[in-house]
Amino acid sequence: MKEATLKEIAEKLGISITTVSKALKDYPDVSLKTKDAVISLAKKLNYSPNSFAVNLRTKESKTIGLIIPEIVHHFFSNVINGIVAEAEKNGYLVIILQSNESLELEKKQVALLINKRVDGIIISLSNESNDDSHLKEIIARKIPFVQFDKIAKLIHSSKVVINDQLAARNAVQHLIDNGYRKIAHIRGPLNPQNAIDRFIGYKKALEINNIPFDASLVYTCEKVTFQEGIDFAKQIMADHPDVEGIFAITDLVAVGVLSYFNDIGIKIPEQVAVIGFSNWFMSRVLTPKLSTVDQPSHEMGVTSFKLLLEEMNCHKKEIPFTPRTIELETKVIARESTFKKK
Amino acid sequence: MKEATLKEIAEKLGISITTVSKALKDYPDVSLKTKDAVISLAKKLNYSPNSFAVNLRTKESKTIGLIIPEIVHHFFSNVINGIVAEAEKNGYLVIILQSNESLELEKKQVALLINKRVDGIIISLSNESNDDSHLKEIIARKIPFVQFDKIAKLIHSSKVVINDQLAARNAVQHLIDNGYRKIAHIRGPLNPQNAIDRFIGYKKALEINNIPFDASLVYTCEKVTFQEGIDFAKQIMADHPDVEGIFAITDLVAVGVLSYFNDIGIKIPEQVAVIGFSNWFMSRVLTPKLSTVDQPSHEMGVTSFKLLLEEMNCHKKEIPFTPRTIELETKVIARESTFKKK
DNA sequence: CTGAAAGCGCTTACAG
DNA sequence: CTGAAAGCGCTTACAG
Repeated sequence: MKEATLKEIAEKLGISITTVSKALKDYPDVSLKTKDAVISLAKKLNYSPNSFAVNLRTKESKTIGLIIPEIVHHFFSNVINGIVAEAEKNGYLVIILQSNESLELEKKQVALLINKRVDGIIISLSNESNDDSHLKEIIARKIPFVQFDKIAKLIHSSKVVINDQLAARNAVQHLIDNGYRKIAHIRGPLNPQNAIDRFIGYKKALEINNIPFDASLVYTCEKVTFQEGIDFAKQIMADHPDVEGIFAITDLVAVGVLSYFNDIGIKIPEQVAVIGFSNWFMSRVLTPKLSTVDQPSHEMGVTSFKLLLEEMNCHKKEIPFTPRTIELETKVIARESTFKKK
Repeated sequence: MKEATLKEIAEKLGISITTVSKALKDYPDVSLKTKDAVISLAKKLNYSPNSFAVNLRTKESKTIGLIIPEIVHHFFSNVINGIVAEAEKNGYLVIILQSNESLELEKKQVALLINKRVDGIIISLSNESNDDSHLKEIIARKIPFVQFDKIAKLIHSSKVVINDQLAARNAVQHLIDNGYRKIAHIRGPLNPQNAIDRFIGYKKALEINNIPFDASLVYTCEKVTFQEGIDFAKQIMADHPDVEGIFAITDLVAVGVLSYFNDIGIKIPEQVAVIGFSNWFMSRVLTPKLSTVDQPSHEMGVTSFKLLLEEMNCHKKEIPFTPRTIELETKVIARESTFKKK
């Protein structure tokens, strides 16, 4: 089956391509009779406009690009879900790429999307990202651009984030409020802003409660994996047998801790309390149920797309757009792993 | 910054557009001197070919479409990962759409991708899908097409699947081998082929072991959720207090069962053994650790893309392509939730 | 109400 | 080795 074109319809009907095009787009200056004829023939031929030609003419593809560190990740798959859903509602499609936490790959993906001429780009940075040049390129090309979660602070784009400092402070405060004072922190890598902010939040909570900060209680993930949770749990118990609580950068790591403690028979929270971050689905079905910080991942996706859409609309109409930063709410979810100390 | 074009480069260099195009594509019939001049100016102007124009000329977009029931799903996010990774390796981008388990939405998404003129389509059907017309449309338009996991048997396309009957039979056999004989099955909805096949596998295992089939031990999920796992666990214990094992259609449901049993103090596997399906990450960190069937989700994605690529290449060269079905291996993962009965 | 024409930016068969 | 020309399929400003 060859694809029908405007030309074909025009020839069959003995009218011009212009009129066919107008009829299909319901322009007011086409007679009803012509419109009917065109529309019914188009339906019969199963006509659908060639999007390649439309893209070229209109200079937009109704497609956006999304770059995230990893798809298989409860947080990110929820964000994707929010973005895809909101995009669809507005007639946009989403191309998804992963950076695999590699700066080099992230740069390549950005270049790909620029070449593809997507209408806009949404990104959450890789853990390695400590260089802005590829992001500056997006800005320089005036491509609508939103960063979420793991952002480059200094790049002037719209951003959707949570208050990581405050959220982490609240998590640690929750441990303290429940009677745990000697608290270790398994932090994220050194680059990402959110790992830095959560670490600062941890320190602030200690400070507010007059607990001296002890650098030897801080452990730094390289890859932020389940296995690192296991390894650091072991390490922490070796270094600080009297530790009372652990605050992990994210649930996956906390689950590693919990899994190790369960396996070797360390009671949670009786011997050590554990709190994670992100409220992965998993955390509520573990034994013990894991306390964590709820992060509105789906909403983060929806909001990111909405901001991008605003900017894309301005871009199309050549109206200036001022990037905005939106901060979403988090809250501590108290579960068994941090029950009050007796 | 306005985007550079071939025309611009040609004018600046005082040569023709044709020559510029050829130089950039490294045609052999362009002088080295010209090539150098073109390439260096292109670099200077930050030239990247307008993909909209290229698409229109070459009639391909190096983009494929993927439709799945749900993104936030350990199995599907792993498949996505496999597809995106393999696509990238071959210079293809992936547009992802969800059907949200709705046939109507699935049809809409197929129409979207056809309009978009993607080079190929990969799909896993929604639970509601009991109508083929949209899939036939893909075939009729000769768009390269691969189905995976939840497939329409009668549609003549390439397919990537597991042997659901055998895998389910093995799961139930594992329960029986470990001493559990009164086994309930929480099955999937009535439409999906894989739910049907797993149910058949369950029955076959019983038959082989001379255990009479009892329809009242079969419970049918509508949505295949965590909550249904909880609800059916409760129901099963009410209907059959002497049940010895439960085989759930997928880990998410099995986790619901496990969560309910943990909460009300039913011991697994001492009182009831539980086995799931899919080997979600979660299953290995629960208490007790959940036995399940490993399904090679990432590989399923990679294989699906490879098959699609083969078909796209034939399509481009107008060579006929014969759809193939590839069956991937599964294996039972024995963990605590099905330890040998004492 | 209808249509001729230009143009989006590229690729490629063909001529010289 | 270089380039004029056609054409991919559409949209739209303009003329009548």
